[in-house]
Amino acid sequence: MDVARIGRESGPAKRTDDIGQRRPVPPTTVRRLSTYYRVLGTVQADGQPNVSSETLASLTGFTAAQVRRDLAYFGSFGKRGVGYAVAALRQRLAAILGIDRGWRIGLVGVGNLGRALVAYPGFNNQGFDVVAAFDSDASVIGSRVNGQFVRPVAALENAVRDEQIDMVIVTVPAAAAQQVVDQAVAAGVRAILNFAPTQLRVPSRVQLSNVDLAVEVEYLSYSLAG
Amino acid sequence: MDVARIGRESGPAKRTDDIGQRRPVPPTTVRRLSTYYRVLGTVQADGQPNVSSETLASLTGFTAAQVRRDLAYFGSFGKRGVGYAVAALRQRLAAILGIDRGWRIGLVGVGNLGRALVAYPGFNNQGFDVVAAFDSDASVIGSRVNGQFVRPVAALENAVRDEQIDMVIVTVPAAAAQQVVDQAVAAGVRAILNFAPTQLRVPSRVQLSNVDLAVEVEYLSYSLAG
DNA sequence: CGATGTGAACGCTTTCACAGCA
DNA sequence: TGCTGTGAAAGCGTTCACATCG
Repeated sequence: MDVARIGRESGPAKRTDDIGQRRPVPPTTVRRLSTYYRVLGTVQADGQPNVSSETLASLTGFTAAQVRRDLAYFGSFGKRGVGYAVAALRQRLAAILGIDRGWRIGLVGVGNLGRALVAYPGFNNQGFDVVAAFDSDASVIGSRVNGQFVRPVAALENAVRDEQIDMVIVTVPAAAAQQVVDQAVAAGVRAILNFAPTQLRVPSRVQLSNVDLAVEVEYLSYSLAG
Repeated sequence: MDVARIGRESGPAKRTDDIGQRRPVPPTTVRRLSTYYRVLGTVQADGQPNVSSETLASLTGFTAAQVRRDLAYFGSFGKRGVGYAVAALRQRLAAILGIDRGWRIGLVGVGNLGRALVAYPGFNNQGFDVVAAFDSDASVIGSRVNGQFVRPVAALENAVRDEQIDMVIVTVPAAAAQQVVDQAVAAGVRAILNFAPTQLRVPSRVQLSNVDLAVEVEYLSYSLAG
């Protein structure tokens, strides 16, 4: 299936767009947009000017009807008999997803997972700028990640406030996660992406997403065991 | 929300259990079982003999009705007026998820992400034994991961066949993923967990799950941009 | 003609609300 | 009495099927 999702985010998923009443966009649709954006990159690299919903379906593993429905939530970008203009659609998706804004990201926890995320295709130089990194391990502090010196976690709160950090990615051990989040929230962060396998509490004005890397392996295990 | 899921797995999610007709278990339920299993560990460490659905709800972020419905798919483990016996329920969940079987895992791609996964709580010594690791980078081959020497990717096919590897975790660059998967499939692997941001093709007898780490950040970005 | 955009039907999940049992 | 287990209802998301239009 897809990625493993866990827990509960805060805040609604509603959204209205430019003109007129727009139906509420399902969270599942938003997650698929991310994939459309990625595969459009490869289609664009191939030099194709247009794609059909059928092609996008086979490239993503979704259905053609899903593709058309998903895109139609945001307007009518397609030409009947032709398909979607690749470059224009990709640009539009970037705007919808907000990944054309250069969000300022703080990374807390610079272990293997933190470093892997920064290097993951689609993270850096893709609308997300990791502008600060923090860790509690003295042997890591002072080293560099994405060109940034790693600072002690104690510096997080002031950094979020002073350096306009929009989003914090938490890749610390579960036991340390709530404390990290409390500091980030106190300093006014707007969104948190949590990889620690623990349930975090944040005020409703802060967007929270959880990723539990164990969920998908266990899902596969269940499938095999069945 | 939860983990980012992408693409499409192969194979059905059906499952019947011991005696009698059992309703089909929703995939969403299976993914939540994973979380129940985890939080039951902390409840057990606290020495609580029983938990209510209400408590499990607040520990996971799901609703009490969801908890009861999810568990009821597999039988009646609860005592009315009391709740669920923590240790027994946890053990039962391990059996249902199949994480009490010591699946033999092969890790292909020993970069930061691969190393992070092996170290992630709930991976190793939790029903998953990483018994072999592979990489194409000569500077990594011969180093150790989880006590195993890293071997060249060319050794994958024979290893899967000769060492009864059940599942392969793919953390190689997107461009190399399909080739790795083809080898694993040819050698008879039963399940694949893919972290490369690309759509893989496998025969329907092979279980495939995809995790795209970019999906959840982009979902948060969308929420902020809204 | 060909592929989009979309009502309407369908099926899957969640939620409600309470009967039933320890 | 308290909390589970579960019919029934409600809510979402997907799929179908086709009118529509470039």
